[in-house]
Amino acid sequence: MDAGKKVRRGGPDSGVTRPQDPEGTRRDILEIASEEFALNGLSGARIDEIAARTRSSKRMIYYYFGDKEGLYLRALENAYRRVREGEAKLDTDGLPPLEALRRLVEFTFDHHHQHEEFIRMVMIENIHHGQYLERSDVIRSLNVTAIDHIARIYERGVASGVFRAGIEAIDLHWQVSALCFFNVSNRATFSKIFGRDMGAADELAKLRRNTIDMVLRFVALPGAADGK
Amino acid sequence: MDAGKKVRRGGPDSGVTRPQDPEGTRRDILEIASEEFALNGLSGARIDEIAARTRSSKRMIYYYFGDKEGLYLRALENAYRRVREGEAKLDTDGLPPLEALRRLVEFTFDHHHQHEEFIRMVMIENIHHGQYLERSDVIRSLNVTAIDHIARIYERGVASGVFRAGIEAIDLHWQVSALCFFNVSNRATFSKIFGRDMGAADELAKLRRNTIDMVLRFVALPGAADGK
Amino acid sequence: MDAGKKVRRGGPDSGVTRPQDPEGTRRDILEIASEEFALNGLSGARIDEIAARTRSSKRMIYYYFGDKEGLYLRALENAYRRVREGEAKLDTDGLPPLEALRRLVEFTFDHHHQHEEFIRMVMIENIHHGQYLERSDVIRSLNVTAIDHIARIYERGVASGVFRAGIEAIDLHWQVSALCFFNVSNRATFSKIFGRDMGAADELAKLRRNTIDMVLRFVALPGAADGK
Amino acid sequence: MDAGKKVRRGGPDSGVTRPQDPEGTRRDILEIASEEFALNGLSGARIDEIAARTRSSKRMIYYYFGDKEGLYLRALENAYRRVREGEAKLDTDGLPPLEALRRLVEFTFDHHHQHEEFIRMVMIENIHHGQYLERSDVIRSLNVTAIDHIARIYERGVASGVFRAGIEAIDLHWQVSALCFFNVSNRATFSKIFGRDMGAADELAKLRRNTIDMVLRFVALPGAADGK
DNA sequence: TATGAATGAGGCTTCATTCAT
DNA sequence: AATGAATGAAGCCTCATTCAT
Repeated sequence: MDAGKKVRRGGPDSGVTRPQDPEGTRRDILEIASEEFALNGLSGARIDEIAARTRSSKRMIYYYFGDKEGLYLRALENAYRRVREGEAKLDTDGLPPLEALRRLVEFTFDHHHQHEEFIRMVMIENIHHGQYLERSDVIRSLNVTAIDHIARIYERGVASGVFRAGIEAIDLHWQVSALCFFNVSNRATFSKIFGRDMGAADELAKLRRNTIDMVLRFVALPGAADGK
Repeated sequence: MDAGKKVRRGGPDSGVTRPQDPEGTRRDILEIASEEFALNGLSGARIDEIAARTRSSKRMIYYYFGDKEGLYLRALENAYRRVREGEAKLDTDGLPPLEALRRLVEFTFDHHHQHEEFIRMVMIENIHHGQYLERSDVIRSLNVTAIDHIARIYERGVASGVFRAGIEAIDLHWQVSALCFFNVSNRATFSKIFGRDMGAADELAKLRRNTIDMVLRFVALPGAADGK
Repeated sequence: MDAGKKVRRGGPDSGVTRPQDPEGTRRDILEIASEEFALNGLSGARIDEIAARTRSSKRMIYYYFGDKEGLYLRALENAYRRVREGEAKLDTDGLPPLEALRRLVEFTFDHHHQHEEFIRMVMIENIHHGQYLERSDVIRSLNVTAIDHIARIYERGVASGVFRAGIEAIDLHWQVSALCFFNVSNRATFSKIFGRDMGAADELAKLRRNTIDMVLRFVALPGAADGK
Repeated sequence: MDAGKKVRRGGPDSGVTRPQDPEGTRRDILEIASEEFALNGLSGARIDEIAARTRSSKRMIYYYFGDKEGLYLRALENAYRRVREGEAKLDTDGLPPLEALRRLVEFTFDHHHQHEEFIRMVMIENIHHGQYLERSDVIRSLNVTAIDHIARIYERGVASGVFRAGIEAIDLHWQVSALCFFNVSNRATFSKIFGRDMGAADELAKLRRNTIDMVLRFVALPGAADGK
C-alpha cells in the first residue's frame, strides 16, 4: 500500500544486439555460475561477478533461476550431470574382471583429477550438509546407477573366482571414491603441510599406482594373477 | 589509580560482574569462532553471530584477532592443534607392527569420526586453496611429526618381514587419511544420494572394518598372519 | 561457505562530527519515517528517502529498527502515542454532561483535523488489515483507556437525566470517531467528486457543527436544554 | 489474408485454444487488477502478480492500459461504477420521507458493507490525495447524481413537515457516508484495538441500528413519529 | 492480438569494520 | 580491558517496462 512517488523505471535502451536465445542465455549463465560457485562456494560467490562475466545480465539470472540458491542448485546438478556423463563413456564389459576393475579405478582417479570443479562442488555441498542436493531429484537419479557398473564387475570377478566374496558393491564404490576424491579435495592442505606438490606429475603417478594397487589387493584373491 | 594494578570497574556495588580475564575472553571467542567457521565456512560465518554467542563483544574480536581472517586463521590452527594433541595420546610402540598399524588405522578412523569440526575446517581450508594454512607456521610444525608415527611402525614392519618394502611413509599416511577423512567429509552427500545413513552405527562399523582391512592388505606381506 | 575474494569493506572515514547520541538519532529517524510512511504508505515509502532526510544514515535505520516493517511499526505506535497524549489533555470533569460531550466531540473533531498524519497512518494500517497494529502491545494499551473518558461523561449524563440510557460507550465512541475520522480521511475524494474543498474554513465549520449536533441529538433526551 | 477478418491462429490442429476475445481479455485483466489493487494498494500491487492470475499476459496489460497507473485508474473507475450501479437499484420514491430516509441509510450501510473492495479503493485513493480520481471524468459524473436521491427525499420531508429545514443535501450525504464508510474502513484497527470483532453479526446489527437512529434523529423533527 | 525474453534502475538488507567513550 | 554507536560498501533481489517475434 502506498502513495509512491512516480518514478519512471525500466525499459531497455541500449543499442546492443539482444540475443533472444533463451537456451543459450540460460546455459551461458549456468556455465559461469558453475565456475564461480566451484571457486568461491555458495556464500563466497557473487551474483554481480557472475553476471558481469556472463553475456547476459544480473536480471536474467533471477529470471531463469529465481535466486542465488536456485542458481547454485542448478550448478550443482550441472556438475553431477557432467561428471556422470563422462563416466558413462567408460566401457569395461569386454575386459576380464581384474582388468575391468583396474580400468575402473584408473578411470575414476583420472576423471576426478580432471574435474576439480566437480570435486569442489561436492565439498561445498557437504559443507552445506547436502541440503541442496537433497532437494534435487535429478542428482539422486543420476547417481544411483553409478553403482551398477562396479557391481557388475565385482560380481563377474566373484563368479570367475578372482575376487573374494562378501563385499558390497556400494562399499567398494565408497572406498574407491574416497581414495580418488581425497586426492583432489585435500591436495592443497596436504601439499602445504608437507611441502611437496601432490599435484605434480610424479607424485600423482605414485598416488595413482598406490590407489589402484590398494583397491585390487582389497578385492582380489591371493592367487589371482597379481594384484599389482 | 595505582599504576600497574588492575582497576576493577563495576565493583561490589554494581550488579554486573565483568570477567576481566583476558586469556579467558580470548579463548571464549576462539571457541565460538571455531564452531561458527566449521559450521558455515569463512565467508559464511558472521562476526555478529560469533560476537553474539560470545560472553564478550564484537569489539574484542577485533582487539584480539585483528580481523575476520585473523580469527579464521586462529580457528584453523586451533582445530589442527586439538586434533594433533589427541593423536599424540596414541601409543603403539609396544605392539607388533601389524597390530600397531591396525591400531593406528582404527584410531585415525575413530578420531576423524569424532572430530567432524576438524574435518570441516580442513575441507573449508581446501576450498580456499590452503591459503590461510600457508601463512601458519604453527600448523606445519604440528603436522610434520604426524608422519613419524606411521613411519616408525612401517619400518619396524618391514624390518621384521611382515610388511612389504617400497612404500613411502607419507604415501601410506595419505591413503589412510583419504579413507578416514572421506568417511566424514562426504557422508552428507553420499547418504543423501544413496538413501542410507552412512553415519549409522552398522554402516560405520562396516566402513571401519573395510578401511582397516584395505590398509593392512595394502601393506602386509601375504604370509603375515592374515591381513584381517 | 566459500572462498570469497578478499574485499576490504566498511570503516568510517569522513571528517564529519558524529553525534553519538543514540536517543536523538533514534528519534530523528522515527520522526522522518513517520512523515514518510504517513505520506506514502508502507510500500510507497522509501528507506533511501527516509535515510536521506535524516541526520543519520540508512545503516542506522537497520541498526535501530531492524527492517522496514519494524520501522513502520514504530512509526505507527508513534502516531498513536502522540495522538493519545494530546487527547489526555482534554479535561471535561468540571463540565455538565451535555457540555462535556459537546466539548469532547469538538475536541475530537479538531484533533483529528490537526493530525492528518495520524489519520493517514490509521488508514494505511487498515489497508494492511491491522496486521502490524496487532503485533503491538503498546498500541492496544494506549487505546483501551480512550473509552473511559466518553464512558464517564455518558454515565454522568444518564445519571443526571439528560442522556437517554441504553447506549454502550464503545458504540458512542465509534460513532464519534466515524464522523471525525471520515472528515479527514475522505476529504480528498469527496472534495474532488463534488468540486468543493471540504477542507475550507466554512465547509469545515459547517461539518463541525453538524457533527456535534448529530452526536448530541443522538444521545440527549428531548427536553434536555437544546441539542443544538 | 482477408482484410478485416480475424485470423484464427492456432486453429483446429493446434492443441491450444486462444480466446481471441479482446473485450473479454480486457475485462478479465481489469477484474483481477481491481482485486489486487484493492488488496494491496497502488504501489503494493504487482503487475506480475496481476498478469499471473489473469488468463492473459503482462504484455496485454500494457497493450490495453498503457501503464500501471492507467490500470489503477480503470480499476478505480470500475469500483465506483459498480457501486453506483448497485445504488441505482434503490427506489424510495413510493415511501414516505422518513421511511425513505431510513431505507436509504439501511441500504447505504449494507451496500458499503458488501463492497469492501470499493471502500478499500476509496481509502487507497485518498492516501494518494485523490490524484487519480481527479483525472477521471467518468467518476465525477457517476457521483454527482448520488446527491440527487438523498436531496429528493430530504426536500419531500421538509415539505411535508417531518424534517427540519436548513440542512444541505450534500452535508447529509456526507454524514451518512461517514458512518457507513468508517464501519468498513476502520474495522480492522478498531477490532484489534478493542478486542472485539466489529464485523460479527451482532456488532454489525447494533452499529447499523445506531447509524440509522443517528441519521433520523439528526433530521427528523421531534414530533415526527419517532426517529427510531 | 498475443507472447516470452530481456532490461535498467532502484529497493531492501547485510557485512566487516572503526570511532568515541 | 571493554563497550555501544556509527559507517561505507556492497550484497541480493524486485519492479515496471519494452523489444523481438
